Amino acid sequence: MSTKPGARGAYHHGDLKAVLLDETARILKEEGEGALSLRNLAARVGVSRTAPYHHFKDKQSLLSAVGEEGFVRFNRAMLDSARRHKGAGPEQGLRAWVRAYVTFAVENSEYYDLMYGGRLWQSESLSNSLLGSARGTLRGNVERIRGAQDKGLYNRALDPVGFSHVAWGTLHGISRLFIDGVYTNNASRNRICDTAADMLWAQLAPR
Amino acid sequence: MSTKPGARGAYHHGDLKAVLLDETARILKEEGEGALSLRNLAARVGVSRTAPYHHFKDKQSLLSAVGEEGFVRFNRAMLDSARRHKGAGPEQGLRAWVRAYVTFAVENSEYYDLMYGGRLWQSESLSNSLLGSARGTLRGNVERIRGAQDKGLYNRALDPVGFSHVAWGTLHGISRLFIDGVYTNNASRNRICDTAADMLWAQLAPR
DNA sequence: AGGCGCATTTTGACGCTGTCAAGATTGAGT
DNA sequence: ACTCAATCTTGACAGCGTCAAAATGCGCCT
Repeated sequence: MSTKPGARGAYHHGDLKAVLLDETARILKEEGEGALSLRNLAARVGVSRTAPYHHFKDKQSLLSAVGEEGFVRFNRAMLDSARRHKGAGPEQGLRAWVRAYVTFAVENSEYYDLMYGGRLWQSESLSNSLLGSARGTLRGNVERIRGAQDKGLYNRALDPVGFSHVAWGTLHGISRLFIDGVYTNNASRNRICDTAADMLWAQLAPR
Repeated sequence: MSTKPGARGAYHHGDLKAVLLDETARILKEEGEGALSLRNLAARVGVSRTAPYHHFKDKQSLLSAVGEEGFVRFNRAMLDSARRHKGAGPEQGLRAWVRAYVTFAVENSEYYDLMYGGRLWQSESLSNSLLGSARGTLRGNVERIRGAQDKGLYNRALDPVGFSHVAWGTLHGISRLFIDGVYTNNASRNRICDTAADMLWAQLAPR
């Protein structure tokens, strides 16, 4: 079948779908969203202009699929980071999480743009799995906070939902300002992340 | 001259430039960025497709001009809000500021998108006046914080620059999540804003 | 082994887009 | 009244997303 490529990508009939997803991400990263056209993409992959339509309903749903891949990579990156700092205390863990979030967003902006760009979330397309991924991420945060509260690691008086909304806003905002080139000094990224983490910790710290 | 329209917008020769700016904003608000084409715009204004090119070098510079208008309106809205809450103490003032920022962003997203969208900030276009407006806004915040620190209203130990970066990130992030439809419950906007303000105040409060 | 079916890919076409070049129109200043 | 420069229009071109119909060839059944 096509969804299970035989590892060897024999072309003419092969794993076009996966190749399209990869090449799309590459184009977005190298030349930006403006340079992405289905015709260009098809040409780069060595296939005719309408071939992609047999794997994706239209351009938007190709982008949604790339966004979904973004969620997979994002979750993987967050898990990796959590594993790397498992030993650390809650405050250091928070710092690491903030840095990991913003770093992923900035260094994989071709995915991050799609994951939380308005194009996906406003229109109807919003594939259910994508919405599931996103809501899952937020819910996961809330649950993690609640768990830490129960263990006495976090301030028990804090409303986890409200706090999560604001915390996510902070990380998302910092990420976007860097991605969009409003903040241009990448060297200061970690310092800003740490400042943000301190601010969040001031709320989270048990008292 | 053309920059000083004779108030009476006699058409054939008239204040086309201003009309284009207004109509662009209207289209963006009513139908979104995807629906904006120069040809469509020209038709709505009752002029031929290439007429706009005599007032704006290309589509991007039209959008930049709308973005600049956005900065004007944004600054006006912030000043209005500040005036309305002049009597209030610093904590209430902060709350009002947070609400005013996010409210402007969400309710005037057709401008806000352009003001801080990546399209303007990454490419070369970035007209100097626009960059000036934006930097001015940030610098204004920093100065305002410094001033309040000197008067003992804010915590003197806080680094105003680092704090401003994070605070702006928070407001920007919350705004974007609402604008892009990730947060959909508009009724909770003020509650989230207040939570954010509390968190910022925890840093800002003199100790 | 042979042939059929169906998923996949291609070619052709349509209307829309941004933008350039060249000509037409017209208000303002002498 | 006439010119000049600003403004607007018409014509044209390449590129885009997408649909419809024709071609291709892999994998399964017998």
